[in-house]
Amino acid sequence: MIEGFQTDGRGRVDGRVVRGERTRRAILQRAAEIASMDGLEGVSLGRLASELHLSKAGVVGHYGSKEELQLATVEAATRTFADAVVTPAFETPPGLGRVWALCDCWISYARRRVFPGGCFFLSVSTEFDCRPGRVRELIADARRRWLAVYRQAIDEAQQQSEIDRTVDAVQLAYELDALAMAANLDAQLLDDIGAYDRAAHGMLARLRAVATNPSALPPIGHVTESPS
Amino acid sequence: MIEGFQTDGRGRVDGRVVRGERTRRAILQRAAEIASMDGLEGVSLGRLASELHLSKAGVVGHYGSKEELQLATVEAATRTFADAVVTPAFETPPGLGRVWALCDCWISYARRRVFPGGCFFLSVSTEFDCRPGRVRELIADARRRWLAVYRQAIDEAQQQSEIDRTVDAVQLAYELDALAMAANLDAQLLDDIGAYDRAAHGMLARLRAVATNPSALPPIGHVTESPS
DNA sequence: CCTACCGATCGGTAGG
DNA sequence: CCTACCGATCGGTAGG
Repeated sequence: MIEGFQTDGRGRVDGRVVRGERTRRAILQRAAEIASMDGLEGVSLGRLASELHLSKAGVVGHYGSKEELQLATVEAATRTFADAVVTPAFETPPGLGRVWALCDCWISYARRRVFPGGCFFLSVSTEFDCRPGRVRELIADARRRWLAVYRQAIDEAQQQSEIDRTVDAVQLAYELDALAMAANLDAQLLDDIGAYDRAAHGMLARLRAVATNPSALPPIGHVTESPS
Repeated sequence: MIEGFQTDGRGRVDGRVVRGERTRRAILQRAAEIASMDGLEGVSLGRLASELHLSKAGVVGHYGSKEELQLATVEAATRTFADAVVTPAFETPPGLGRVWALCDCWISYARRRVFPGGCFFLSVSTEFDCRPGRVRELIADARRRWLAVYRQAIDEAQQQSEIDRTVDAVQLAYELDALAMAANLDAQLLDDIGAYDRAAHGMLARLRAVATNPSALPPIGHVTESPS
C-alpha cells in the first residue's frame, strides 16, 4: 500500500508511518524465511508475532487476513529472488554469456542460502500446487515469469547466433531449470552439497552442446564457488 | 506388525484381525493420497477419521502417534511407487532399454496420477527437508534408493557397452531424475500437461547422446501416451 | 473400535 | 500497535 517515506502537509516525516513500514518489511522477510523452511502454512500469525516480539493483532493488522499475508510474502520473496538472481545475471550482456549467468547466479543463490530453507519457490510451489486460490496463482505467475526470463535470454543468444537456432528455447529453459530444482532437492533433503556441482556440470554440458562457440563458456570442470 | 492372515489355535481366521488389516490399509492409502495433495502435515487424525468414517481414536489406535502414522504412510507410498514404476520397468532386461523403461514408467506414473496430487515423494521431500527427525530420514532413504536404482541400471548398460563407459552414472541418474521432477512441478502448478512430453524428450535426447546404438531407443519425437 | 475429554494452537475479532 | 476473547481444530489420552 504505502511505499517510501510519507510526509505530512509541511514536509515532515511521520514517525509512525516509518515504524509501520519497518515492521511490515520485518514481517515479510521473516515470513519468507519461515516459508522456505516450513512452508507458507508454517507461517502462523502466532509464530510470526512471538518471533518478532509483536502481538498477533499487530501482525494481522498489517494484512487483514492470512491469505493477504501469504500473498504479500510471495511478492516479497519474488523481489528478493529478482535481486539475488535476475539483476546480477543481467549485468552480463545478452547472448550465451547471459544464459550461463542465469544458471550460475541461480546456483549461487541456492548455495548462499538466500532463504534459509533453500529455494523459497520450490517449497511453496509443491505446497500450493493442489490448493486452488489466489496464492497458487501468484506462485504460478512467478514460475512462468522465471521460465520466460530463461527463454528470452536463450532467444537473444539465438538471434546473435551464439546458440544453435534450431534449438527449442522452451525446452532448453525447462532443462536448465530442472537441473536447478533437483540440486535444491538433493542439497536440502540429502545434505548433498555436491548436487550444486552436478547442476552446474549438467547446465554447462547442455549449453556447450548447443553453443556455436563452446569455448566462450567456462571449462567443463569449472565449479562455481562464490560468483561475484 | 501383523502381516497376512492370522489364525486361532484351530486354524480359523480371526475376523477382527482381518478387519483391522483392512482398516490399516485404508488409512495408509488415504493418508498417502492426502499427503500428495496437502503434505504429510495435511494428514490430520481428525481429517482421516472423518473421511474414513472412523473416530479419531480409531485412527490413532493403529499407530500410536502422528509420527508413527507418517512413517507408515511413507512406507506405504514407497510400496505403491515400487509397484507402479520399478516393477514394470524391471520387466525390461538390464541394459539401455531398462534405463529408458525407468524414465518411461516414471512419466506414466506421473501422468496416470497414481497419487492424486502428483508425485508423493516430491511433495513430502520439500515439506520435510528442513524438519529433522525420523520422517525426514525415511524420505531421504527412499530418494537415495530411487537414485541408486537409476544408477545401477545405467551401470549395467555400461557393462553391456550399450552406454558410453566414460559417462558418470551418478550424473546421468541425477539429470534424468531432474527432468522428471520438473515435469511434475509444471504439470501440477502450471496445469501444463506438455511438461511430460518435455521430460520424455529431454530424457531421450540425453540417452541418445550417450548410447552406443541410439537407434535402439524410440524415435526422438516419440511421446509416451499410456505405456503398458 | 467407541465417547468424552485434555491443553495447545489456529485464524480472526472487539474494543481501545 | 495492545489485551482479551471467540469457535474450530490440532495431537493425544482415559476409560470402556
